[in-house]
Amino acid sequence: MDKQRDDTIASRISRALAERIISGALTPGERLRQDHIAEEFGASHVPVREAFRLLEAQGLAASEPRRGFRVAAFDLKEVREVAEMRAVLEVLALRHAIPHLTAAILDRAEAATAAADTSRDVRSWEAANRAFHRLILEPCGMPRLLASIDDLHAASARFLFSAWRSSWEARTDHDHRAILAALREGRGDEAAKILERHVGWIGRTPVKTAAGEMREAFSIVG
Amino acid sequence: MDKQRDDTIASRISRALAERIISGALTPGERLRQDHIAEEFGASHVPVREAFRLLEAQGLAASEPRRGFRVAAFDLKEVREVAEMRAVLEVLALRHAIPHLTAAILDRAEAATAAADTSRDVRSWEAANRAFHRLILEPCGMPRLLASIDDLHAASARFLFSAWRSSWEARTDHDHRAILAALREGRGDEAAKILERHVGWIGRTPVKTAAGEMREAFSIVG
DNA sequence: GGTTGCGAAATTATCTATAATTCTATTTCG
DNA sequence: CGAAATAGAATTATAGATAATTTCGCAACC
Repeated sequence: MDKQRDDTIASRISRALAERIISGALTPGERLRQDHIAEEFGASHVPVREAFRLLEAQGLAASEPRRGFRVAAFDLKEVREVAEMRAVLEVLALRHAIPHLTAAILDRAEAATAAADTSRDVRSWEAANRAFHRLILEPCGMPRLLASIDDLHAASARFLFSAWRSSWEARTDHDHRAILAALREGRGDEAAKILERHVGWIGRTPVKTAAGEMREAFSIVG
Repeated sequence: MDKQRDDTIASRISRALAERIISGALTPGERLRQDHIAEEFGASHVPVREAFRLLEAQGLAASEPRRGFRVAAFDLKEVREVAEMRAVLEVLALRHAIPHLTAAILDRAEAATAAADTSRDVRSWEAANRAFHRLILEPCGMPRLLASIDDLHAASARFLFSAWRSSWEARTDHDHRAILAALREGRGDEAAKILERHVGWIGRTPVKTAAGEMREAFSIVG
């Protein structure tokens, strides 16, 4: 009841809902009824509406005028779209970040990769993976570009969680290590090339559901 | 008083304010006082707040919690940022649009270029230029990507108008014609390369003000 | 005498509560 | 069986209350 400094009710609701949408607790296409959400958060529906607009800007919710908001739906086409946008934007960010990269930053990025490799569940893997990308891109110093990339990462995470809801096995991320090696040795173009392929790769893979059945799901690498 | 179909008061106010911000009628850093704006539009302040949030999503306004909204400021650094983001995203869109481009679309794009070349003022040049880009990119069928590009175009227009407020001279856009020629002859890679350079180029040029003095301003090509 | 710090008033953003318009779904009648 | 009308529910807008910030003035100190 004390974090009111620069923290409005609308943004708090927005973060809570974003968390639920990304994690899959709120399913794509589901209606967002402002009265119910307002009641749940003990607030009125005006800040809830503002939260919806914030989510809309991140591409997590969609507004249908006079008909309310829904959780944004997505299909394989949009997964591809997000991956390709991330690929070109992250390459752009990396190119500008390279002159400002320090050994300390690369060490922290390596630690993030190590954390991802030993993750026991999707959530912690995603957090570590996102930290890796953030670390090597942030020095570009382009706030608008970084904000766009963050939004795309949120969308990516949503797709990821929708596929690997239950099972997860650790694996070593060779791309991340190759990117770091190239960066350490001053081969920036090669690092950018690996990053572009790494982020842009999308495929379909068979996934075992909780019921033991096999189904197709999106496969996202990084 | 009849365009109420899918048109909420908030979005109408948002469009009106976006127009003013882009045209320069509202200057960067200026405070947006919701009560005054609400009174001007004969509405209450809640839809005005929503309009602010929409502008924020487009990068035209910035929110300072508990301190209200301001018209987004910008400097040469951000002009560069927007131009480079546009360059990589438009190239991505063009690559996906190429398979779906028809002769009819290219003809309409050529007409848009012709309209730009004969424009007598910045406003109509910008509208024609934007139409050209929209026409050749829209067939990519990637809604999220196109929405991002639209927002970046709005920002670009803002920068453009801030430079060429008064004087304007028509000139032939050779880049547009080269892009069209390459597309017609199936040389997609070359078209993409020209587009990337065309959009990404940013410089400073001396500009004659209304008072007859010379000052530096942003120079944006396309 | 000028500057700095404190305090109160006014302005402004934010939230709650209430009313009106619109969409959806169900039911009834042709 | 289909279409229209009505009832219910939810979004959208208005008005009023609350809390925070800024601004202005006064006093004290350098």
